[in-house]
Amino acid sequence: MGKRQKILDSAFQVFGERGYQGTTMKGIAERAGLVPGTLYIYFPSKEALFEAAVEDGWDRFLSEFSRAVDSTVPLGERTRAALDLGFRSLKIGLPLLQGMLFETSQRQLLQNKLDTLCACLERLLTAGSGIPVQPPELWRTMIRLNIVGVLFCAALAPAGQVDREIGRLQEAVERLLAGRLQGKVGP
Amino acid sequence: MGKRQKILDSAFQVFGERGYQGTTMKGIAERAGLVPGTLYIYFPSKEALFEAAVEDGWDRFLSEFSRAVDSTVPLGERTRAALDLGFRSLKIGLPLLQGMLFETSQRQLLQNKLDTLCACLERLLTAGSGIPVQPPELWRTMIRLNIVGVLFCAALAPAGQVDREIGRLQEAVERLLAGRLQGKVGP
Amino acid sequence: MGKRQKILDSAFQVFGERGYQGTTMKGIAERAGLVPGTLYIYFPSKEALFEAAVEDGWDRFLSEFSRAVDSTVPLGERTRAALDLGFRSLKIGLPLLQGMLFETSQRQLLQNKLDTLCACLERLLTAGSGIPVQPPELWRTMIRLNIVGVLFCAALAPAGQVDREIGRLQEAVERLLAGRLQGKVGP
Amino acid sequence: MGKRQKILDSAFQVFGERGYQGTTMKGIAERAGLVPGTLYIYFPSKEALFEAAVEDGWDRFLSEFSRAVDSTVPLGERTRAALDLGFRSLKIGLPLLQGMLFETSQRQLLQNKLDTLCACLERLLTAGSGIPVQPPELWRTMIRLNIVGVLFCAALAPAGQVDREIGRLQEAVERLLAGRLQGKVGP
DNA sequence: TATGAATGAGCGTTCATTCAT
DNA sequence: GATGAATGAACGCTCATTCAT
Repeated sequence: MGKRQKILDSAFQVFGERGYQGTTMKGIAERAGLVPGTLYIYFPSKEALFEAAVEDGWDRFLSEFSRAVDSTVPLGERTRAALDLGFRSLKIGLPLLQGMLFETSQRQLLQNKLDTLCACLERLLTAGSGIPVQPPELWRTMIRLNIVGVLFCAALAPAGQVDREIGRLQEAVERLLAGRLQGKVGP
Repeated sequence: MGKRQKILDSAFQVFGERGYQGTTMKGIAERAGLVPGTLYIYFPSKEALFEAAVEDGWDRFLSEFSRAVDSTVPLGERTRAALDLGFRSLKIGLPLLQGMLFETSQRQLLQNKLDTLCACLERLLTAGSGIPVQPPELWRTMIRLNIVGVLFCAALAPAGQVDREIGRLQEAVERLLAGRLQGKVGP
Repeated sequence: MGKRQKILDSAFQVFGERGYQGTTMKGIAERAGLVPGTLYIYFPSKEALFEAAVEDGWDRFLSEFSRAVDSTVPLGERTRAALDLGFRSLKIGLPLLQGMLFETSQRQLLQNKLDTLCACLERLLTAGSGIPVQPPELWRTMIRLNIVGVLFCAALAPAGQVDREIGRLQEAVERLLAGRLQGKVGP
Repeated sequence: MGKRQKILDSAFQVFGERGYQGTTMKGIAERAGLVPGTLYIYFPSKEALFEAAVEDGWDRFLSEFSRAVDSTVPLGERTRAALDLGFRSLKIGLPLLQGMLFETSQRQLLQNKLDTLCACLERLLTAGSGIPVQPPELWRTMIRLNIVGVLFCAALAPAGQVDREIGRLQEAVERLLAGRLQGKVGP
């Protein structure tokens, strides 16, 4: 594996475990089997390394996700595919997500990525049936509430129970959508 | 006001504004009109001060909240009162909440408080009508998802729009409950 | 002695011995019997410490020197007094002068101090006899040439021969002035 | 051009622009279109490269200058030619001169070169008329004072005014010599 | 010969913590 | 109890130097 990617992977993990401020360049370097100075051959600063790690994981997901959302397969299938993709990616990307979610100083970066994800899901959930809750502002808030809820519930889950928690979250979301997509709200 | 409490209040504010790692003992001391050394008379370490500040704010809320939840007034009223209290407290306590939510190293502390809050809400929402979603585990997940979603949506809102965002979140939650509770809550 | 002054003195010496870039905060701290962190209690940065050391020595001299130049005693005596003061101060202040003269990054600071000194000497040498060399611009250049020559000759002298070199420089200058001022100065 | 010479030229420029401590091997290598490692094939260390660059420029000048000084043309002409050469070289060599003059750690090297230059000028100015100021030691000091004054005045001049300042310095020196040499030099 | 990646020592600076007063 | 001065470890980062290729 290229050394640059190895550094990104280490950064991905360590930022996830300790947050941005709690992470030291030494910590990342050690995880990658290097000395701190070497990181600066590939990235000009800690900030840049963090952002590269975030882009690396998050943008890969977002582009894949929006492809799934905007595909031409029937709505039901498309929804299921997008959800599957989302929760599968959540399992994989959880470490960095944690590093990113719990970091005041990087909140803007999170906001941007979150906004993109919300917009994707809005397109998906509004397709076909229009906006099911009025006013649209409230509908957007509901979507965001659930996305944020899912992400942070997963990120907060204790180490050993992450997969089970994500499973439960996925089921909860599917039940909710099952109601919504048949025109109903609630059970 | 006692000096200990004054320190706690400063810590509450400053941790909220800058996060745990971004906060310095000097910063807290200055806000309290003291010098850093003095903080160590009342708290043995930064960590301990943070935890004390969190307990101080969060426990005050939780005890009030559980009183509201476990009171003897009729269910509908009780629900409305609890929600009002919850969202009102959210507005007030947001600063520290932010300092606490976005801090990897303090995740366990957050978990504990969150569990207590979830348990309270479970008691409230299950009262009278039993568990409306099976299995109960899934029901708990749904509650947690919404609580976590509300807290982090509020915490992520840009500075100027916090109140409006909390308002929207409250309305979203009330609509959801209105469906669940057959019109007993919300307008 | 106040610790601030002790730090200034150490800085004065070490900057003189090694130049600005060659000097480390650790080096200054060690000379003062402290650890580097302590320097930051008294000075916010290396740059600030350097400037403070320069001001401390140079400004003290300049104010004393201009007092001598602008006093009301007869011209001959005044000139002799000013020269004596100048060369005496040169002996004392040589270390810092060296640190300051040989430092590209601090050239502006040097320019400013030098300009003030040149202006003083111009006032002195022009008093009474008017400008002896035309055009005045050329006269100024000559003054500056000699000042700069004296300072850097002294600063370049090998450690053990500084005093003798300064003595020779003083005599050279006095002879020069003796010619210019028609025998009123010098032996 | 040989690679060694290319490196020397780059070093000459960069040391001049940024001083010894402010110059990085990377900076020199880039200017020469190389990578830092390559420099170590030709020079064992930064220090050695600096010294080689100084020798290269300074010695070239000194040998040319002593040729002019020791030539067999009449004294007046010889003096004029030497001065012209000196001030012309000053314009060209100023960059490195600055890098060298303002560097505490390289003071010894400067001393050596300066001594050679002083000796040359002594030969020139003493030729024909003998030593005009007694004792000879004082005469030497005067020469040195003026050389050092000229070099550092030029080196200290603000970027845009270097040429004008050198012109003024040359005129000042010529006037001085005109006096000493009874009108044989200068306009 | 030339390279580019890697190193390690050291930089200026910060800050939680200690302690004599 | 309260202070302010002091500390020492650690931070992000730089760079002269080395070395396998």
